[in-house]
Amino acid sequence: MANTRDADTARRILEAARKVFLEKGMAGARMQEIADEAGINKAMLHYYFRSKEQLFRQVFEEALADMMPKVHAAVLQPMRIKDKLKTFVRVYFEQVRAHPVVPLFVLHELHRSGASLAEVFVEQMKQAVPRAPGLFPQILLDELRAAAARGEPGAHKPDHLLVSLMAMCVFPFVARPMICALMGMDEAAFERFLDERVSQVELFLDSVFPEER
Amino acid sequence: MANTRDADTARRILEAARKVFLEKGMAGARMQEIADEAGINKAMLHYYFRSKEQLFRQVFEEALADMMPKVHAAVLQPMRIKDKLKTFVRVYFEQVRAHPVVPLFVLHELHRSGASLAEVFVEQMKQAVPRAPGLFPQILLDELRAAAARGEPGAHKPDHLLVSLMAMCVFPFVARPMICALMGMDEAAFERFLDERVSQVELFLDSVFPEER
DNA sequence: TTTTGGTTTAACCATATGGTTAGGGCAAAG
DNA sequence: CTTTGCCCTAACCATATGGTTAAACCAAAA
Repeated sequence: MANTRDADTARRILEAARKVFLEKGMAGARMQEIADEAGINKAMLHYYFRSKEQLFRQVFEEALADMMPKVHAAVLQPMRIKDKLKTFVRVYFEQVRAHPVVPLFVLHELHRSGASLAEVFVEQMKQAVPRAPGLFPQILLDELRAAAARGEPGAHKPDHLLVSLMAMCVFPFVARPMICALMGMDEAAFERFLDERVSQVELFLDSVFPEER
Repeated sequence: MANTRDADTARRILEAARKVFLEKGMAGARMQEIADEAGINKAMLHYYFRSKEQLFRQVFEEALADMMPKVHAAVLQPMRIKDKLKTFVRVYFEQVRAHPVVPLFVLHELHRSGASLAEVFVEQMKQAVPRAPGLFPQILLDELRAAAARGEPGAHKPDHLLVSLMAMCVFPFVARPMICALMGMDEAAFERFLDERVSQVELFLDSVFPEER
């Protein structure tokens, strides 16, 4: 049976496509390069995935599917909102660190494709954890609003707080070359910077949610 | 003299190129589209700017030159570090808001071009304010380190603090489609979100630099 | 052994794309 | 009025690119 060969080749293609698409984006990627990377003929790409667009979609979806489930699962665990946010930061950051080029890729493609990919994006988020009550931001926002009603995060508005947290986690990866250039970090220094990052973001959360006495 | 026509055409081209490059990136931009946008023949692009690469460079440099000088100037004014950071946030945010697609563009191209554009980037930063003592991050970092010696921003490390501030300012623009999709904002809601943003970031600074009594 | 049907390839195709060129146009200098 | 020199265009070129096709390959079924 050729089923294994079949599946294996498809996987090899996806692996190669992922590598190339993530690095160069849809517009910058070349089908030939993907084929070379996969060690096969260019025609195979079209045999398994009809078009560049379809192959790209698959890569885009898988990139999200690789990162989001753990994050989504993390925010479902029962905790105080402060601890939940810390967990979110830790899990989210580590997920991004494990796939450091995904965010810039996703953001760039989302920007380029106005809305059409956004649907795919949201759909992928929904499937991250099959029967969750909503997207992870909604879950966090709801709990934050409940906390806000108790006056918990001071004057910090829930949506801004959430965006700030995501920003603090993701930005270092999205802006890595800029940060290194601007702040004079080499690769090693940047890795050390990343090592400290989570605890520094948690510090922010500590100041936003001061320990009640 | 045709000098005015000359300069005018060059400007028209740059305007068009900026529009197209910022929207689609180097790889996604088409010379033909730029020519159409400028309402001229494709050959003119090569007459004024030798190649796509050169035209792109020019656009890239100008995009930075439009945004950074005011930011750089802002951090040179004598102030307490806390107020200086607030000023930085205000000016930086407003500059980015005035050119909302520049950051994602710059970050994507910086990522794509590994180091070669990074040099252009740093060079452009240096020229932002002719005889400043250093890049704006260095200035802020130095002052933050001095403040840290006085124990001022608590356990917050200067580099993380600075990255967090930049992240909080820039991320909303870089991640706009994602944020809107994830948090269910339409354009109007997002604009309102942006209106509140600076004050919310300042709140963060207030908690990091508690008012000394 | 032959047949069969999915897998893979080399060659090919149409078009898009960055770039070039020869010449026309036109304002200013002579 | 003619010449000069830059501005501009239409047409063209070579190559890259996404995609297709006909045939070869090859394991498993008959």
